[in-house]
Amino acid sequence: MNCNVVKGTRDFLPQQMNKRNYIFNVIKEVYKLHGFSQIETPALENLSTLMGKYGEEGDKLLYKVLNSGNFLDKLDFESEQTKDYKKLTNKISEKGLRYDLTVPFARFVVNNRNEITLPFKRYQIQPVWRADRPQKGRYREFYQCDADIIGSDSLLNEVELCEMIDEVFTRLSLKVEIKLNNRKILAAIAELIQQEDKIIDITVAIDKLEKIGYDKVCEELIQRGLTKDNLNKIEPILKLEGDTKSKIHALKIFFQNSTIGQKGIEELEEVFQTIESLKLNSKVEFDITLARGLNYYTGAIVEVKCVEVPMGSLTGGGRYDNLTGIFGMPNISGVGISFGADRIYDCLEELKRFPQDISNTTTLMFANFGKQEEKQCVVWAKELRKENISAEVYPDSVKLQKQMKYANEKLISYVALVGERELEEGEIELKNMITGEQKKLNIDQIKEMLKS
RNA sequence: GUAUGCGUAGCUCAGUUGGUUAGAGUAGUGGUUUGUGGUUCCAUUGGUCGUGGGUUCGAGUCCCAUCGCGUACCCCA
Repeated sequence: MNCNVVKGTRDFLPQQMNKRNYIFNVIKEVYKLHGFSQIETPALENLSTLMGKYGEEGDKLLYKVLNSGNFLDKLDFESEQTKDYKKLTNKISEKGLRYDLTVPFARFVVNNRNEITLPFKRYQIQPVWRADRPQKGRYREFYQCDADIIGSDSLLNEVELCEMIDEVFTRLSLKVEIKLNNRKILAAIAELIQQEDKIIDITVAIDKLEKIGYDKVCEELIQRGLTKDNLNKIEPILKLEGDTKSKIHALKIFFQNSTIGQKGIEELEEVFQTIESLKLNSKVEFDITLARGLNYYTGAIVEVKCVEVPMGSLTGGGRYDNLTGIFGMPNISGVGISFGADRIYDCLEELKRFPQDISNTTTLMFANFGKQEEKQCVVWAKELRKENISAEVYPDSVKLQKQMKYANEKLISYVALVGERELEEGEIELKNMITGEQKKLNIDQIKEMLKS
């Protein structure tokens, strides 16, 4: 019997759950502080909702769920449709596991348009699934923690999201760098060389600028169908140096004849100006090479890198102008971010930066000395719980050594020893498991002591 | 989809140019201690060496296949 978990998925032990919940709670607190409300959506969505939103590569990575019942019934095995696996897939699978939380959210907004008021600020913390090859910081099932504002064009939203990113990583004591760009600037680049249809190829290639260098990026761009002439035209953009202000200034001149380029730069400039007044802890900078693969972004794009650990991006996001349009609700713009909780976990773990006091366990355990004693312990345990003190009674009357070991492993703070003697006196021998001290107390004294 | 590394006890791993009955630490169990853990000492359970085939007098070790896992690409949180 094979009892492994599926590749790229994990079991979470109690101690790991404590750490994970610590991350989720920090994120939740910040979201709530900014007035976002929580929603959830189903793990399963119709494939028609998911397909075509993430690019060609994304479609491949969707987990598809086989139709129930005898899905062969309606198939015509002579037709071409059953010989091409992609076409066959469409015939036998109509549902899939969600790939992210943004697309289901857009569907949610359209579906529940009468229940919500725009602008709508929601947060959502749920797992998503991708049929990827797992590796460091990459899983097939992982949690995204999304916050989105839909139904507002204001760039204040972009600013607020950056502020939230900064707040979350400050609270987690992780040093990060926030990188901003704008899809409109990338579109202007494509426009400049009249290769508008190659915008994805261009962005994907220049995304690697830092990683593989200018020459290799050029090689890749040529492979993707650009000409030498094209490359000469965009070279000055890719080789832009200096701080954010000077880069923006240079681009302003460069794109003076491009409407979309001007728009992108204006947006970027406004966001940066407002962010500056907030005095964030994290470095926020303009990065022209930041592309982000997801197809639906149209305006600002943002990505967060940990400066202390080599790891893929910890957070990503951007503005999408027409995601709800696909579901029949046009002209509504949204902007959002998503924290990758699992990658943040890996970073904190590698840096040993989880706080010490996040274990969440029983406060007091009654050791079990036998039938007579356990009856009294059960009653006392209930009294403690009434005071909101977590308590448990060890279920078996086994060697005390084993019981103590259990309490120790579980990091239980107090063990109550109630044997024949204590039962007669109506008192409890209370052992502090950290200091090792022992005291005789009655139940009311214990309540008082542990209440705070 | 491409490349590459690794599968030996529940877990972490040793195992020599192929050589007798495959080891250690840790966890588990029992005792030392019939009322005291983290931290004593002793004993003890546990493995078809991922699976199948081949080479050989002989394979955990070499070869082939297959399955599983990891890492780096592509792409992405």
